[in-house]
Amino acid sequence: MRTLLTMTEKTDGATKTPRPYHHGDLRRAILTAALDVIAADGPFALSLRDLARRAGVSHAAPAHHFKDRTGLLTAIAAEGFGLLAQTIRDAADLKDAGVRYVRFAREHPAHFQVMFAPDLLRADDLELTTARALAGDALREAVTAVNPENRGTDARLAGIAAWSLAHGFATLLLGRNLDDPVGDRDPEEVFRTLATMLFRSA
Amino acid sequence: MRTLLTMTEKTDGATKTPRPYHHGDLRRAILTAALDVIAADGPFALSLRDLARRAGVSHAAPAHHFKDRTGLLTAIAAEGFGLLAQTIRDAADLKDAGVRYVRFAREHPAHFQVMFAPDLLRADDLELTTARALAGDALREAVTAVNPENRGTDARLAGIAAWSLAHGFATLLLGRNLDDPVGDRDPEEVFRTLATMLFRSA
DNA sequence: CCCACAACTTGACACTGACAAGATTGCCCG
DNA sequence: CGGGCAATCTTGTCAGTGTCAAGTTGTGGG
Repeated sequence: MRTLLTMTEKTDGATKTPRPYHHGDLRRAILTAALDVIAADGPFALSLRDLARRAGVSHAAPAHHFKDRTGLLTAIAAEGFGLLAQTIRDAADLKDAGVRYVRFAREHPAHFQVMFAPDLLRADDLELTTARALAGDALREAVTAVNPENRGTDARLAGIAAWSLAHGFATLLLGRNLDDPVGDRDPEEVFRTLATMLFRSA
Repeated sequence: MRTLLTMTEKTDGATKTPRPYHHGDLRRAILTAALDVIAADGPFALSLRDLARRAGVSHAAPAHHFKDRTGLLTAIAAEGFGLLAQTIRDAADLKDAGVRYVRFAREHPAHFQVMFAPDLLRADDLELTTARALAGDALREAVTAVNPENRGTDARLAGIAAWSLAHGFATLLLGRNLDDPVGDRDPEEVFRTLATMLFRSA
């Protein structure tokens, strides 16, 4: 009631009525609002009723697009894995994939957080599993395409190592655990150094 | 059912009633119950009232020991950092510290999860910050005590790398993201291989 | 044109965290 | 020994939440 029409006037043609019963793109509105809340205060602070208020709809409207709270978070995670897959796919080499992984976590912190919080997700959701598989394929491809100078190490282990390093760095970064060690240096540049430490082949 | 131990007769109570009005060690009981719930279903599934029910006390009893939900989780995180510090301190070298880090995450998944979920914690809590500082000291000590053959790399960067690798591996492990890559191999042994990949000096 | 379906609303219920005020008890100090 | 005091626990209450059920409104395809 207090937020009749905030600045949610995105792509509507007839922008006269304050609340035209049909929102137009409520699903997207709820998603972006949820991403804002999660990025600011974490997934715990997320309230479906609050999201509905922000979008200017009734408290039960979100349930029609996402069945319940878990459904909303699952949709976010699926979207995140899709974005990540696309990002990794364009990587030049494995180190670049790692850099992009870290960049993704920083640019999409809400997605990243939810993607790796399995208790919040519907594990058997189709969109989620397919998107996750896509991201996994992209990661595996980046690993196998690495310059195979280190023949002695199993490619699978190299993949685990690369993923662990990137994931740990990104996670600690988002949790503000590396503020003083990294300082004001560019995190991506720091990670590049870490990656060379892992795979120094030449 | 729940009222069988309240309204007891007015006996002396020195040797008769096992658990009268006063629980005895309610704080510990709530903590361990909370750890069970978190390990099973994550911190989101945690309900103060449910914990009170499990302990056989009234719904408002936990609030006396931990001010609120955040207070309970903060206490868990502080305890976790204390345990971690003690574990890391006993490490032989840096690789052993990493192995112990991973082992800690697997043996105390609830602690580990809460420790690195800053939105759930009271950041300025004294016990938490001191325990965290202790753990940080132990980690830093393990890093600086490493065999300094790799002169070229900054010790600080080496610390970030080691922590990132261990933390990422542990996190992915807990999130069940490494089930098929690791397979039935011992995770600690797998991590040992990763660690040697990071620091191969000879 | 109309009607079946999608989008949204209203209402209700059980549950939760948090607060306030009262009850009970261990125990310290006289 | 015993009285009071503070810690511990209870009862009661309130606003807020997720989720279900049933009704209302708009819209696009036959």
